Amino acid sequence: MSHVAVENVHGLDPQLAALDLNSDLQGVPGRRYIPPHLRNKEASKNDSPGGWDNGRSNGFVNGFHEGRDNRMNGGGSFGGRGSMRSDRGGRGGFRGFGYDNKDAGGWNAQKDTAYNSFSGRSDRGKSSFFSDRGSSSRGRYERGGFGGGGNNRWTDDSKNDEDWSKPLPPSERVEHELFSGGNTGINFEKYDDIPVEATGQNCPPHIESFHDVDMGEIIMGNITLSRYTRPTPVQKYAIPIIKTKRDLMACAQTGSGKTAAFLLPVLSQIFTEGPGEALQAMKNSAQENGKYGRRKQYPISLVLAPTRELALQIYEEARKVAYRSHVRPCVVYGGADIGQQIRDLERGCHLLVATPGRLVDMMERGKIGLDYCNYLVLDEADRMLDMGFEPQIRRIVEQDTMPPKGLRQTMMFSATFPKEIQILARDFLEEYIFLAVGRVGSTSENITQKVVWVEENDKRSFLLDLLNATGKESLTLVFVETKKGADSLEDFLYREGYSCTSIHGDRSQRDREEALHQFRSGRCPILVATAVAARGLDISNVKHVINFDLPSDIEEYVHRIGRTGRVGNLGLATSFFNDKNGNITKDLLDILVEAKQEVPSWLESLAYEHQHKSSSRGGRSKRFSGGFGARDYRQTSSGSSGGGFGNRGARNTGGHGGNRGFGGGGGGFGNFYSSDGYGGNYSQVDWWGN
DNA sequence: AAAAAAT
Repeated sequence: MSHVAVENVHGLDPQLAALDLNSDLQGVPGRRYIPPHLRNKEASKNDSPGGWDNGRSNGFVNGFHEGRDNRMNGGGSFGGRGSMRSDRGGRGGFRGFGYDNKDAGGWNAQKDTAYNSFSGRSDRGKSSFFSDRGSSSRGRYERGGFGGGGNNRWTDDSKNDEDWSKPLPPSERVEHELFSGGNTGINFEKYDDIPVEATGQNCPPHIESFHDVDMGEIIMGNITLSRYTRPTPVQKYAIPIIKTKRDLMACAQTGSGKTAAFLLPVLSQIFTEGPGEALQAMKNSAQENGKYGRRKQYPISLVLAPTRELALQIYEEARKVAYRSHVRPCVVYGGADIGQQIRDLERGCHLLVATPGRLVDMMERGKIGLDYCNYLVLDEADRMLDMGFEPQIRRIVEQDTMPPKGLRQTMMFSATFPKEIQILARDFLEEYIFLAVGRVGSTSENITQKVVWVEENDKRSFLLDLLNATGKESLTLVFVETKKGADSLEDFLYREGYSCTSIHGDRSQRDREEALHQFRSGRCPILVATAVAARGLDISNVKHVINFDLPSDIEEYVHRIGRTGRVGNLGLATSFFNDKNGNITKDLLDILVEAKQEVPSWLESLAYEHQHKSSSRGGRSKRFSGGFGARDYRQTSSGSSGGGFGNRGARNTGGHGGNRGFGGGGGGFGNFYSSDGYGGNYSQVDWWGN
């Protein structure tokens, strides 16, 4: 299967029309509070008709937030969005690599000079296509009237600041610290089989090489140091999309090279554009405090992640990409000393990686201001909702000082695309491009999935058999359902003489990081884990994932087995199944069939029984009664009707001709919607009815 | 019947 880009002329409009949200937020502009730093934009925004969040009528009592919303509300008709796009130069023009530089801003000339320094050393002579790329900018930077309103970014002061596009001197020590970790063996051939589909208006063409897009000297240097040779499929698509300042909704997992897919282009943009307003804000903040660099930090880019480990992992990656640049990455997450994190922030923070809870804390302590956060990334968005972070996320994105969508650039990543995520995408993204990256794991044949019937009492001895059959040095990840279960199983294995460790939410942050390190390094090749390790963690070389306890949720299953068979390598996943796992039977069967795996006959008949027994499964009606009901928010792909990705979500909802296949290939997209066809597991009540 | 995440 090759990569397929679908130019979707009709784009999202059918989807938007279906939202039917033209309700009650029209008008009453006078009553909305507009924060000072956004007031200037008001005028230049007036020619922008229609947002698509017109009718967000619920729960946002914060006038701050509503004020912003209202600005997006001008005309209210979706049809007008075209002009909104066109006043934002650079969005439509990528296709031919021909940017019309309509910007008249004085800073462009200066920036162009800096930018051209790349072209001398740029490969393939492509740089001439891109030499003015850096001058096309997003949002606030190019709205004509904005700079004149006394809110001038490029004051004389900042003009004289160092050029952020130029690399700082190298440091052998730092270089060694950052890049000495070995590159994990990636099977690039398998990699290229991962299908990718892009939908959305004016989607830029994907790249085949890192040199196909000019990301600047610093980035290219760090790509080399990181030993990235070719972009992964997600990167091929996401990098040009992000470089053209488009919002992005990408369905992809961490193992697909997702982190670099957003870090490279985002940092490239920051290097090109410089600190902008954030620098001045920082200085003002510092003046208030009498000391430069102290007090509140105004990161230019924010990355939100669901777990501490993932946040840390992204941060480590960011340090590599930011090496020799002016950008200082920071990370904040719970469970660690906040004082230390604050001191680290105060040394400067341009890119912040955070878990939502700790970030809210930092914001409330006045340590972080998001006023100039031009790049927002939500990583593992489905996971964050799953963990109940939605209020914090909305608090951060919508109810504070972050620039509204359209002015900032927003990128969302999610392994699945249930309706809760679609709603979040609708609220946070503007004119986004939807990227569907085939699962490296479950639905491709990279992972051999075995399901074996094991009674509860036999699990331990069965596990020992499996471990003995596995090579001593290959990494095995054993999932259990409870923290207590993790402790006792680790204890058991330890007593049986295995080098193992465990990770779960009750262990201290230190222990968790230590355990992960021991596992990664191979010192403890067996890791017993709860759900904390299921998603996002990029542990390469895991040969075998064992579901000692199956999860009750198929998405969780998919994430777990996705820890093996990473980026093209072969992997094995073994799941212990017994009569306690009835609830996952049908979904598991679907997954196995989809991934062309062997299906035990007992599983098939069980699924059949279960379906009959539970045709009106208790929770079902309750789970899906509220909200948007069964309405289908799928990303319609009118250009590829029939076998297209777009019809995915519709299957089983009746009448839409839902088609499971993605061009008949093996590495399908089926799991972006839950396999029950109802659009996801992010329901109003969970399995336990909480 | 659970795990995770701010303190």
